[in-house]
Amino acid sequence: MPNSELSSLGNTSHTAENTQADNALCLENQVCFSLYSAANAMVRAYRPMLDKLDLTYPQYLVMLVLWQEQGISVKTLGDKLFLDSGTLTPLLKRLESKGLVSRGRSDQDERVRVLSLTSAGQALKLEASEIPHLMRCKIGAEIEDLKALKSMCDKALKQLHASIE
Amino acid sequence: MPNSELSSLGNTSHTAENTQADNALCLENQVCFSLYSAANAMVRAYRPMLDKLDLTYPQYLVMLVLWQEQGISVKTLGDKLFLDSGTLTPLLKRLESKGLVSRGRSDQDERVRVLSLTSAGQALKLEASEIPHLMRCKIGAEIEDLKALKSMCDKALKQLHASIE
DNA sequence: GTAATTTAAGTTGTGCACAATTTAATTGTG
DNA sequence: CACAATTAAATTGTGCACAACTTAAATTAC
Repeated sequence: MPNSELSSLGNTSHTAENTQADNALCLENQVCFSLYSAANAMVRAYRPMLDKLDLTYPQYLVMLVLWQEQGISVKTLGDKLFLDSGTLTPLLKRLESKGLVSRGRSDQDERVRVLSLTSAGQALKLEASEIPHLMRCKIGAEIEDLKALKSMCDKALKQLHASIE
Repeated sequence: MPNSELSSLGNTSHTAENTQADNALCLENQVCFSLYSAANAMVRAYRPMLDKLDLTYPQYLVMLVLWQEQGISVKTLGDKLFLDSGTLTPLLKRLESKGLVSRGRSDQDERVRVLSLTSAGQALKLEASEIPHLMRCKIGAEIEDLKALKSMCDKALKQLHASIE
């Protein structure tokens, strides 16, 4: 029998009929389901820490970018976070109404928003500084494992983006 | 300098002040962001295939479970998918209104829903059978890499669940 | 220089995820 | 038996993600 294994990771031996498709359609063999569940669990794990800052996880990601670099556009932010204006516009409005972010306009190009932090937004960085450490304790993995996980996620993401073309 | 590296994966050398926290709060070093982005991209990649079956990715997951085992409760389904009734009840109603799933009641316990497939729901399995193969092509990774990715996601998920206790 | 095209951001609508709460049925305890 | 506690599912409300579309400004082509 040629190894025409599908996207499942189960073994190819089978005793009943149609087991190949059964294997492929089996929840236990779904890489994507593991990815999806781990991502959900990760967001859940962040929640109690982020609640103290009154941030959601996607809002925290936006703050991470802005703590690093201000004056960027919604487009640039979206390119960094792989999110579109449909997601970011309302999110940024929420951050603005919390007094963390200001949404200016570019002088050169009236279409683009220029995103920057208020002093409160800037100050929040200090309160957030312990989160990465706390989170790493929650995941409780070796740094090498985390590096490997990150690099495989990045690789998968790159491939999936390429497959759209 | 002791290596008190935070959950970032960046190197520990720094030239400016406060670089340790900067490193930890840097988007490029966030394992969780990679996980989150990869999971989003994965769901996006499934969409064109699942559109043909008129299913969303979470609906597809429910169908995967029911193709494997019917007569289970919402609770059991939720335990398998790591989702709660707040997510599953409306999702199952949608699957019911599409004529794929029936939501009966247990005779022994009037509280529990007994989930089963209609003939249309059962038949959809055949149409879905090519999806795992197509998806693996999209991710385009070696099977060993996928196995590693899956096992690390499962490990992270387990840890994150444990850290709630 | 004006019309066609492109681009940035915003809007609308759908479907998750999940916290918090509610409802109703079952189980446990005195 | 009664009544407290537990459990299963549903409900409500918030905030993503994203597709599809709209609006308006900038760019390009002629």
